[in-house]
Amino acid sequence: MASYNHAAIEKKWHDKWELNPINPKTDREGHEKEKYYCLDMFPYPSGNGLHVGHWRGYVISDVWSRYKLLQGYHVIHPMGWDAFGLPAENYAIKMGIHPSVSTEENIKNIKKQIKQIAAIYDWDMEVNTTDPGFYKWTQWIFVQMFKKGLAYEKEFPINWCPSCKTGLANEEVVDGKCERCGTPVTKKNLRQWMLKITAYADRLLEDLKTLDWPEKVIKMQTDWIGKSYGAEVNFPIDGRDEIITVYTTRPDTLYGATFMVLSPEHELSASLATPEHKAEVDEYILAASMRSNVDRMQDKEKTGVFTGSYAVNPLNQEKIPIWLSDYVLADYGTGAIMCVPAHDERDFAFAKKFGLPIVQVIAEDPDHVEELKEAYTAANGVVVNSGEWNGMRSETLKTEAPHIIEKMGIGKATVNFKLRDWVFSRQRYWGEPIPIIHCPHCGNVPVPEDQLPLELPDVESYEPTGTGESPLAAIDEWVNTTCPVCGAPAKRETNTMPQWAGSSWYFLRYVDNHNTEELISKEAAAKYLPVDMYIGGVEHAVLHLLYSRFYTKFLYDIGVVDFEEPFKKLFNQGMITGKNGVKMSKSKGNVISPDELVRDYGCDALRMYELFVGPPQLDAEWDDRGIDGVRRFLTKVWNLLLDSTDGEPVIATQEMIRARHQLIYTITSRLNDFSLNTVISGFMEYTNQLASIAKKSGGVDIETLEVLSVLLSPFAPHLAEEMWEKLGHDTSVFENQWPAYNEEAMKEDEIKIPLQINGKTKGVLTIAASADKDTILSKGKELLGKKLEKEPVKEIYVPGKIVNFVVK
RNA sequence: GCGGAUGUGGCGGAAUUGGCAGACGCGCUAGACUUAGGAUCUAGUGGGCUUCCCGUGCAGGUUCAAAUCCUGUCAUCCGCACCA
Repeated sequence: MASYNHAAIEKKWHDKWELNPINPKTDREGHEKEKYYCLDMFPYPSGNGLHVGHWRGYVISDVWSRYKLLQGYHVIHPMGWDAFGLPAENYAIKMGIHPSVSTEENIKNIKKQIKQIAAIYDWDMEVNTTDPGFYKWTQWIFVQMFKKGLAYEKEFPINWCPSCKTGLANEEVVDGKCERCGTPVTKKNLRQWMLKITAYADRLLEDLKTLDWPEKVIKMQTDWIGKSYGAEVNFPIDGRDEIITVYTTRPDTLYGATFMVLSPEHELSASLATPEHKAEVDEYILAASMRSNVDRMQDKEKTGVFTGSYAVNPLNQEKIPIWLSDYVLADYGTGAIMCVPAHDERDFAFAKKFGLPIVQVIAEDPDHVEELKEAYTAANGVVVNSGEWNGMRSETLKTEAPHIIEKMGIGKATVNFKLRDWVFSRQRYWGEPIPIIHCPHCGNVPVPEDQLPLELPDVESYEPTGTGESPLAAIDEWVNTTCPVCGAPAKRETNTMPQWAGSSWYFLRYVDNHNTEELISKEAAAKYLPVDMYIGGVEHAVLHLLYSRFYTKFLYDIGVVDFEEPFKKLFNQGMITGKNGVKMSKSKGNVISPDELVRDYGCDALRMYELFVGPPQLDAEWDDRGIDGVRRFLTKVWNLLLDSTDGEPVIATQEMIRARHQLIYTITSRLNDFSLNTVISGFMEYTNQLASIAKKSGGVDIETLEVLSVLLSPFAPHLAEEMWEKLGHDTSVFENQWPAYNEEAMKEDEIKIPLQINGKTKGVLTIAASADKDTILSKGKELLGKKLEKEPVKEIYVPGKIVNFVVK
């Protein structure tokens, strides 16, 4: 008996599929099939190669793709390379090898590793973000945004990573540290290119409702966008002409404002200091500017300084002191707040610390207002101490106040977002050059579209200058150009785009990747997009996924695509970790490479084990030993095949037919629930059952094996093809339709009903499935016999499920 | 501090959504076959004082019946972190 030789079987089918891909656009009659677009988050081609964690996501997406294929779809399942970015550049700095060379090398290696997965990627669709034919369109999108006023230059203190020596978007600052390298982020005043993602804030928020995405990701994006309703209120400054506008979500508490706090960076902060407070104020502003974000965030205790100036509450004309404190953020709202210590925790803490008055304006019971021990932040209660507003419900006033204020002419109703515009320029080499020319006469002029791509020139040193200039600035012959509008000498923009630029739209390009005239043709966009299923890690919950949504909406607005959301369904697979949940990393030395496992156990075994380790959406600790189990399973399937095809065909028994339909049901429903780990255990259970049936009958029938091979094909494609061939077919197993089950055929003749006394199981009754309630109850009593000491006071029977006798 | 997820044998995890807790697999134990075993096969494997009882982080509750629902609480992980 030939044993299961994974190496030979897998090599054979690998080569066949290479020649004859199994994912046709049309069905056997030549009719065009409906498309299903199943997308992986494309990898950065790092020099470290793949580990078993990368495999997991790709296996999940491939299983799903093959399942869709068997359901009759034409599956769009592409792969590409997100190849711009810092590691290649840092490698270049260290080794003097051009990033394009090391990138190409890495892609070659990773592609080889990815091919080991045997996924049905369509390599004709491959894209690479560093390919000029690709980044031509990355630049083109930027030019369109520029033309629409969505890309603009701005000089202001940006997030600066002193290690990467580059500016960062807000989204890239995690806990005050650089998302890439973990270095604490500082502020630096620099001219930057910005993308006005805030113009899309409302749509980005609103359309989240339409997405079939994990709750968690929707929540994270919702919070990131951070929409709030409130009012801007104008406070005149006592004795001066300027006014200070504050933003508040609680205009209903306006009468309770007893002081005001400005952020140290507020434009009026320095000038508000009266002579006797000047020194202290200047010192505070300077100190705040020196501190990093991390530092500021670690403060528990509030700090602050009094300016000596007063603002006037526009409602009651009361003078309130103006303070500065760094708990007020310069770039949220107006950078200034009115403080109502009675009804805001932070204001309360500040007032307590600096001895400022506290006036309660909302009370649960207006007749018994006692001194507050802590801020009363709930907006439910009766308004007090508030002039003409007294007696109103604060719930009502909260929504009406903005309009009242607006009518009074002291402010206006406003909506605010946490979302900031996107710092889009990087002072680095290995990215798409920003296609803008600075002309002394015409200002910023985009590179004419027929001159795109604006190719990245070679440089002598990749090292960032650290002064805020990109290495490109050192290439005079590239920098110096002429203005496309007036022809005068002009200079090129030397900043490059962030890595997100290419990844924000790459999924559009796969389906029309050779198009030199358009980013994507209208036909291809309409036919293949949007993405039906997007699979990847949760680490991109805000960054990549938010940017991609923004890009898609913009491309919708300029008529490139006809949909507003790129990814209909999102699945986040959990991370594979090393022992004790430690993230796999080269530095920790706990990286498990798939290469040896594929060699020793086979691709099919590793694919199935990747799914069997645990629920796909949860993290899982890798344990090499477990793969033996799936390997044994595959061997059992193989032996079953050999036993059954070794001689006279076995006639199907009722038991085999029933088991077959039950299997189809089990696998299909678990697959639809994305419960891939239990799909595998379902197969194992079934195979154990079949093995014992086969022992009695000398094998199982052909149809059972055929169904098994089709069901198994998304998971263990090589073995499935081999089985299908051994069963006498010269077609591919993937030309089948996903099998259907028959409810009738699944039904057992006999059922087992647990018998309980007071909810504790005391026996199991095996009885004909057709038996009625009375029969079951009396047979049950009979079976329990002496255990049922007294006549039950109550008899519970849930059809097909359980019997419970309740005794006193 | 706020929000979310998770908590079940020695381990990874099942449990048709309120109906036999521990499927399936790893590991372990014993046996068989072997010159050999990190191969294969067979049997066993939650705990205990074993006709019975106890067991799903902990404490209560609802129910004929709870891992599942409710109340409270603890632990771990993740996200946000002065957003006015």
